[in-house]
Amino acid sequence: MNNATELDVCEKQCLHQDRIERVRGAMLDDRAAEGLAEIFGLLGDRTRVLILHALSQGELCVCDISAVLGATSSAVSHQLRLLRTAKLVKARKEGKNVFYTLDDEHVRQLFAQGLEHVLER
Amino acid sequence: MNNATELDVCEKQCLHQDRIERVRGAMLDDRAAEGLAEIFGLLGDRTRVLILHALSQGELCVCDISAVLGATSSAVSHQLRLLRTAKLVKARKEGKNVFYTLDDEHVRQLFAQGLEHVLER
DNA sequence: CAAACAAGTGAGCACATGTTCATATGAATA
DNA sequence: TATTCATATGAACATGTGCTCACTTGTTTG
Repeated sequence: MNNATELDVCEKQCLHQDRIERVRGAMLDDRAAEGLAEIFGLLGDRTRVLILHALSQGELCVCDISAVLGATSSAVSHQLRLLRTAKLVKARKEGKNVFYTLDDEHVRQLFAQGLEHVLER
Repeated sequence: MNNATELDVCEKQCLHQDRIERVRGAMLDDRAAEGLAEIFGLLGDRTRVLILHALSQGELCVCDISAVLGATSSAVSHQLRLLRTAKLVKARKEGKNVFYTLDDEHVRQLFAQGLEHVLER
């Protein structure tokens, strides 16, 4: 009766009870799973990919980004809010402009690794 | 008239023309952007995160996975199809069972790196 | 101060996505 | 062969998501 091993252990006789127990014990806790899904989900959109890639080359303001992508600044702003909230980018205000940069080296690395994966097939 | 630098270069006088040109030149091509978004999007779902993490600990059949997650095997099967199509997992048939494993070391690395990112805040 | 402008935001809409349910397929077994 | 079971799949439905449009905010500049 230790580790939630008998709650909904399905009625099916699908074998591998040992594996199930083992994997269950090492299962990702829900916070981590949600967190991972959130980060990856944020990276999982064409527009945001392009924004992040653009920012990986240096600081840009909203207007620049929308010009580069050929998107409306409203759309870009909406996306930037998501990225900002998730701390993937950070903002610096200067007069009328707000300049964005990648928030953290992790993002850059994740991005680079994903790119490597994509290019390799 | 080289690199799509004057098509829709917005009428706004938002400055930074130099940066825009530079970033545009180095912009991710559409295939890469789509590919990246697809991979990351696939990782961007709680259920699939849990599936992949379970598989990172070894081979499991659909039934095992659904037992571990507490999800229906139908739901799991649907997700596995997506992961299989994107070559993130691969399947091995043995009798009535189909055993799944991570397809490639990249996935494991991406996953690990994402996890690191999440745990570090 | 008023006009111009960059950026942010809420509502609404079209479309994507994850789940369930019913059913199909295909292999093992009685 | 008929049944049982693991897996797969299509349709339907509910929810999530990204965009546009209209508008607001806040800053610069005429």
